[in-house]
Amino acid sequence: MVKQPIADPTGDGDRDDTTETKILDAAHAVFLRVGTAGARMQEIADEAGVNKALLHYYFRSKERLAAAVFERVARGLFARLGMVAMSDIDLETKVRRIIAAYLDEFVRTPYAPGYVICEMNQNPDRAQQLLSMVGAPVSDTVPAVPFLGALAKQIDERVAAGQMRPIAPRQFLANLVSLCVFPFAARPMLSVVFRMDDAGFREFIEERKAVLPEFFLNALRP
Amino acid sequence: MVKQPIADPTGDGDRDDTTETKILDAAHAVFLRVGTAGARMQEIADEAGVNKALLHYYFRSKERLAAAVFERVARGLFARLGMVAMSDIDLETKVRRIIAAYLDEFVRTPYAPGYVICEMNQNPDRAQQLLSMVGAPVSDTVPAVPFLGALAKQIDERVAAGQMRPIAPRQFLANLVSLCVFPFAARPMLSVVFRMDDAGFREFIEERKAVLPEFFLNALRP
DNA sequence: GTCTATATTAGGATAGAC
DNA sequence: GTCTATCCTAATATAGAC
Repeated sequence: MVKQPIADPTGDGDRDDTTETKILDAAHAVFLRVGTAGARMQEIADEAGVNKALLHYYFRSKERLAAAVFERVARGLFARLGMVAMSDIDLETKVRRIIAAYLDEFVRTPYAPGYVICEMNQNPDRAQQLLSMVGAPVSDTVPAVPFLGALAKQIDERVAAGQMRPIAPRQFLANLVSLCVFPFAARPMLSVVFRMDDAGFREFIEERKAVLPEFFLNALRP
Repeated sequence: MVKQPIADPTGDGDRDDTTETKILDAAHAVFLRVGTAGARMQEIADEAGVNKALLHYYFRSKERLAAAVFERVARGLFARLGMVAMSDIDLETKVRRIIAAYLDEFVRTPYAPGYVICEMNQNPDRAQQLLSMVGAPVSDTVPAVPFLGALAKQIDERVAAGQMRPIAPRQFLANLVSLCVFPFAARPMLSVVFRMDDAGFREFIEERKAVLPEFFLNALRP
């Protein structure tokens, strides 16, 4: 396993070098590399350049530290999707922007998709945590996840106007996200099957930036 | 975490109740539930109904046991895909069959996709292991993974005949697999976002069986 | 706030009886 | 082959000096 420290995991340029931040950044890097269960507190302390006892001083336990990292990563994952999906632009442009945003983001943070999938599959508490993040449902008609409603409306409009084949909004979104996220989550597998090294994978993703928008939009032509 | 013992993990109906098989089945169930790093040998022994020392008698170490389970799961994942992809039928039928086969398979073994993704992301040895399973490349022109070549030939033919939009074979396959596998790997996440319980997810997948073939084939219409 | 030193348990692995 | 008992390291967590 090649070490790959993350200088700015959130990618938002917050560079306050408090000890707490250093620890959280280090935990971020380590948890994403080897998974929560596989990570060692000592390894995180080393990566942060601080003493192991400090991790407990700031976060009390490994579990709390893990929760903090998960929160940050999950928020990052949904933030862009939400912003684009809620913006006031036509559906086709949204699709193009979501694809571009995700592919670009994961080139910078390649471990994030796999990490979130692993974490959510292996730790039941994470589902609850994610639920509290995306918010409880407002009512029976207003879905909890706000951008789902915005998307559904636009899809229904285009379908009604005969500009798009009918598709359930959740299938629409599932397809879009699958196509963007899966190759990153399954990168080690794809690298074996397609014989790609790091450069080869980057090339594969570049290729994909052109392929995906046409593929997806074409799929819904009437 | 709800326990969900797997009666016949491989789904091939091999029911020889040797102790070794019982242990492997138990390890299979536990590793897929909580991940390799998160699993405890004691937990596996309990699930198998045998003494912890027996695990070491048959498999020497946790790592070897983990490798055995990974081998079995990965083989199962590629077996169906390979069989269908190499069969002597037209491309459109292949696509339909691959989708149907995967969705049906994962309804029976819901943890498999997430497990393989986690395992391959968190343990570098697995890439090597998978590589030795799918085989080394035969030559520069013959790809290692045999069904890739078969698919590529059919794609090129259809593209040349003007029956399909041009697409790189690896992008074709990546799209197909992404659409089938991702929703299972990301099931806990989708369940939160789309507010689905177990029954709801089954319904979502049923819906998907109809959506995916049309979506995919339509995407490649000229 | 940050360190050193230590407590305490967990968990993989083995020895040896049967 | 299967069990009981035990070893021993690794790993989380805390106490207490500075």
